[in-house]
Amino acid sequence: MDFYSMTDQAIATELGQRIRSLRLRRNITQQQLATATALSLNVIKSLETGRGKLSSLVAVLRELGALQELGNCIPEATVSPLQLARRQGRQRQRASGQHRPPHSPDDDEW
Amino acid sequence: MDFYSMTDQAIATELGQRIRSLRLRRNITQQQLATATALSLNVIKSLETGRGKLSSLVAVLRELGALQELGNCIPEATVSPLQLARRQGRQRQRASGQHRPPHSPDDDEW
DNA sequence: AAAAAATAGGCTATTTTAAGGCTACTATGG
DNA sequence: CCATAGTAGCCTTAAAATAGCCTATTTTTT
Repeated sequence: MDFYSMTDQAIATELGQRIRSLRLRRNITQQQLATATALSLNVIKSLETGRGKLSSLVAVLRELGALQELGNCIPEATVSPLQLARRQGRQRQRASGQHRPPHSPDDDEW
Repeated sequence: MDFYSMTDQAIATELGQRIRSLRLRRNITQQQLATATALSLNVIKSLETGRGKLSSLVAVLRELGALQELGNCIPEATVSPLQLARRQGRQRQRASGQHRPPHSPDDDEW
């Protein structure tokens, strides 16, 4: 499955179908999943068609026993020893490096 | 990281921080990421604190080059040969198996 | 076949998110 | 230390998600 050739919506739809497959493998109804997650039936339907909130996804994946996989998919950014050396033990807190020199009247840009 | 011992919100927050780490590893600003994903700056901020829509997550992960990992985290439900045999080649389309027999006056449940 | 259960889709009200702008705070580079 | 860029936070308006309910369709069971 090549996600990079798919639109965002197509990917979301695909994820929804996978959620549905996970649910059906457990043979539970949308209503049962809704009750178990304390979400409404509508939310389960929406998720299975690729719409909804991130927090809803988390709740559903927990109930379907797929939380660990979710954790693996967005890796913890481990700081390499090299980077540590470069920045005296602190990791970057803001993006940077695009400073332009302060503007002086000598610069005749027009 | 034991997700199952965390609340949904805590997990979403953790995912947000990982997204931030991915962004900072690329050394791009929230504004640059917003522009690249055609989302607003506010959405990027929200995602990094664990709120937002599934479609926003997909767009951001694409830009950060983590789409493939997302695909891996919600596995495609492959049908086992055993299941195929059980259901004459069709896979289950609805959850079921919890039918109760039609109520008859003989049943004296109270 | 009929009956029942599961799901899709619509509708309204409420809550949350998205967009855009603005200010305050703070890390970063010079 | 100073100037500036990056980020957090709040505000308003618009869009989308959610909850709850109801009806129609389709699958599954009997």
